[in-house]
Amino acid sequence: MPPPARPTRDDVAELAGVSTATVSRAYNNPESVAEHKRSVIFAVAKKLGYVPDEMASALRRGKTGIIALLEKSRIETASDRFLSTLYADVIRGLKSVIDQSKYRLSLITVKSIDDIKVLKSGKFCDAVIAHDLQDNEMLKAIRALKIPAVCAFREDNTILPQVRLDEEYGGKLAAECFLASGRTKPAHITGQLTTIKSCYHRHKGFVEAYGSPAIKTVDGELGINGGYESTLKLLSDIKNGHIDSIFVVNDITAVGVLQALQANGISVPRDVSIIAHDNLPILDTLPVRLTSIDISFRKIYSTAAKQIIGNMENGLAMETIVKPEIVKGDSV
Amino acid sequence: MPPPARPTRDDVAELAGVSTATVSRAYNNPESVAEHKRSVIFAVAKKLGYVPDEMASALRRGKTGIIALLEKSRIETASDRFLSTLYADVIRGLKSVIDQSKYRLSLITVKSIDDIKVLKSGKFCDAVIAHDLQDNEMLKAIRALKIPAVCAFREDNTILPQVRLDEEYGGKLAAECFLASGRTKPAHITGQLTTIKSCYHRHKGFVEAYGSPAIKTVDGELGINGGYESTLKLLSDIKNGHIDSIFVVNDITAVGVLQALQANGISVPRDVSIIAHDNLPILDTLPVRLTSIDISFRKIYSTAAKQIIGNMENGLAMETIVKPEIVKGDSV
DNA sequence: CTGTTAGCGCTTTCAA
DNA sequence: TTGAAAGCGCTAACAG
Repeated sequence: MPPPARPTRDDVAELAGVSTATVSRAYNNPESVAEHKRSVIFAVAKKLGYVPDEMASALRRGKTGIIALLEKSRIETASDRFLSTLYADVIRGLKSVIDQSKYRLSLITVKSIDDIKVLKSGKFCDAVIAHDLQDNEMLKAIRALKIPAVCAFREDNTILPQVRLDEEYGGKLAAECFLASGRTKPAHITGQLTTIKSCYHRHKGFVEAYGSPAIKTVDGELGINGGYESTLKLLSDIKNGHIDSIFVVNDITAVGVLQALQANGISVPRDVSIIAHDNLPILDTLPVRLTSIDISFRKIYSTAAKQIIGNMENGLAMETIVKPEIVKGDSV
Repeated sequence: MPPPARPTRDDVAELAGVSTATVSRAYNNPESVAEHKRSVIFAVAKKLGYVPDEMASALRRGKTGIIALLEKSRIETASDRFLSTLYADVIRGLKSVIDQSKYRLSLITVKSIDDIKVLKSGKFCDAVIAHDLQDNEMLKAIRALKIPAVCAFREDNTILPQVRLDEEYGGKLAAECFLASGRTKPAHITGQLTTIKSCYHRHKGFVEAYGSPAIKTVDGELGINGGYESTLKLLSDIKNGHIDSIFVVNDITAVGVLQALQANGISVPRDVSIIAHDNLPILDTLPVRLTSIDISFRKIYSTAAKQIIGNMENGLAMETIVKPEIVKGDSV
């Protein structure tokens, strides 16, 4: 006896005593098949180990069933290293939704506009999630595919529907947290305030929540050293009691802030409260667990997945805004 | 005029004045087509925007062209969080090779053995890379698929071909580095020495490189606190000058080691040299940049990808051992 | 080197 | 509710 060939729809149909079309319907439109036939079909399928061939149905339907995460090939940059730690969240967010659906996730690297154009004619995927694609020409090429697409983790764009973080809300959460703990003399440490939109919005949300625009803001360098230096500028005010709380635009910079405070004998949260932003794993390694605003890539990308599936099935292409959450530590 | 339908092989064949089979050959076996016809075919294809339909060829060939990264769905654990930071390297390693090939990468979550069985009959993929799958039953189910498979990042197994790290070599590198810098009184801080194989092998490699088995080893708790506590036990020996170098089994634990040394006024590397293991991003946040053994998931997974492609094309299923590299910091 | 031909396994009208 | 029939777009013998 030859090794049993992979069973096909025909085998199941014959054994179940129905037509091949009925087997197909049992899978794709169960309600249209009589209850008793359906159960026979599935029983036979199970016995035979039959599973519909994805490629054949894809060809016939003209749909691949694949959602692609599009990423640009890139040389490592500093911001890349920062993103790396969150990459697992990107994938988990996507998977949490896609695994529950009939779709599958494929990872595609695009080096050029041509790599994008090919996607549609080559039938590589039914829909696209653009991850950290900063290039407007690429976004336009994606739009030109005329397949469902969303863009996540990118500064505001008007080319593709997007899922993005409410950056102002993060600043507001920080302000509210300080206020709730009785801190009323806030400062803000940031960098590239006017050029990086997220910095701008975090600052804006923070300041607006207080209603007074005169909040002491240090617009220095981002990063550990930058945080250290910026903190030195606030030192006397902290010692005077003119500042009792600092919102730092991101965790990395906050590491430097913490180092500077420690080096100068200032205790957190006794002398000054700190709230950081991003809630990166790096916080686990600090002597004080910082309160931080979680940007939750998980949520952004699970939302993106939901949105793209909704788009494929209902045709709605909208923009979604995800609100960050505050994760409390011991620094307030 | 209706919107131009997606061009097919037939359109290209007609316009190029050749048969459809020749068009197909031009793509799949270019050498078998006369040079001049080939160029006409590609020119026409370009003009028409023709790209071969992946699904149709997959069906016809009986191959999907997809390599799947299989992961178990999991609740977050501590080791998971550790792995998370390296997940981007896993994907980059895979992509660096797969993007250069004709294959594509798909991410599949397996919740149960059944999810694995379905892979073959459903034609979801041609080959499988098992990522951090610790369950032997699952590995066996993968083997039963009889498709090319490799297993990466897992303790030694005999079920599937694997790509794994030479853990002993890491220990050896640390020893050699200490010796090269004139340090001759080593100690080792580890944990679960007998239960975790990687700990066992790192220790073994370290000790063997010295040739003397009497190296002071603290088998304490892993993690930041564990590293702190273990270091306290070595404190007097360090102060006495009986220990001039410490190899720490992983970076996280080394963070605690560093904290304990600092708290006790011991300078790195002046009083004692430190080498850690894993080379995680977390090292960037420490006051002293530690020398560390890079486990390079990137390399492990790019190797895994190469191996699986080799397996598909040449049918060789072998085991590969990847050697870690030492990344020098300022701690030796 | 090239053309003809026979499907891969499935879905979806259409008609019953 | 079901079955018959017509392909989806491509590849791989085979014969020339």
